[in-house]
Amino acid sequence: MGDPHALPATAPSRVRDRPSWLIGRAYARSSALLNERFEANGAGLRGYHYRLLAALDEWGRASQIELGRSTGIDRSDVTGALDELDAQGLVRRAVDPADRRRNIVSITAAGRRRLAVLDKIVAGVQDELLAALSAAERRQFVALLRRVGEQ
Amino acid sequence: MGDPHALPATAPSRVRDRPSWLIGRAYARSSALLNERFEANGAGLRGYHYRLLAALDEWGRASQIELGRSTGIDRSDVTGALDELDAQGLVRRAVDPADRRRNIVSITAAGRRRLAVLDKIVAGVQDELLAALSAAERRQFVALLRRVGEQ
DNA sequence: CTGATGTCAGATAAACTGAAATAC
DNA sequence: CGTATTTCAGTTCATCTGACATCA
Repeated sequence: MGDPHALPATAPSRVRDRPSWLIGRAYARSSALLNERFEANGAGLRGYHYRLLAALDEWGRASQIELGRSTGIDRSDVTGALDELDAQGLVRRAVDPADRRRNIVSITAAGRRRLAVLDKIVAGVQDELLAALSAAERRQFVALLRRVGEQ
Repeated sequence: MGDPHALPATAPSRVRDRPSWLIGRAYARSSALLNERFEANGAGLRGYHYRLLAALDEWGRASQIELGRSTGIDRSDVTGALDELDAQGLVRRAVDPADRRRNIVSITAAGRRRLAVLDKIVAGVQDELLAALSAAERRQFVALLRRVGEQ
């Protein structure tokens, strides 16, 4: 305001017109929305927990290393997130009798109920995130993103 | 490999089909490429430094608070990044005589030369990032991203 | 022996928070 | 006085590293 030296609040054009920058902006919006909604209605759970519960619900029991691979979470972080889910009774861990290095992790009934809540939160965020796009544009956007993301 | 319990290495569908997840993947790829290339050829500079140099090159001298606003970097982080640029002689700081709270920051000739190098790095990354898309698709992608990013 | 699995402690990078010093 | 700018110290969150014990 009234500042004669004021620079525009937008990034320099060579930065803001680049895909990397735009992807970063979209990512920041997505993360902010997700964090906000999880904070408000997620009962202490976050992205890691959601991904783990979703993998378990969709694929049944799994070892922690498999969970790590399928969710993209480092195996050491899988341990911690499962601890938290375990403490809330949302998953169960049991040593695999066929290979006693492994834990067989499974989702509980309470876990499925909680996952349903998280699913609604996440779906709502997607809607808000893409509010500016028509249905056709959303499909296009997703298709393009997929191709960019899978190196 | 021969593991009978092996889960697919892909995320559960309810996760991997969501825009939030896909944006995250694209962001991870973009960040990895940028970090790798900066690491290899950036002579110790990173995204923050690039953004600051670009803003200064494009808009001339500016105060730190203006730089923060136009680059999206927190004012406290602007201080640190400018320290590093200053130490390499890429920017200059001088107290604003008209308002002695402010620093007037400007880019040096060496700063412009370095920025040209960084610009090439960043441009190369964009090309690699969008390698899977045609020119028309890239334009489409950028246009959609822009609308999603500007809430 | 090697290699895989789970666990732990700690590092990292980007972003943010709170408070102080200074100047308007 | 209240407010703006810079600086400092410290925190957060997701991610990653390295080491270790256990077991195949």
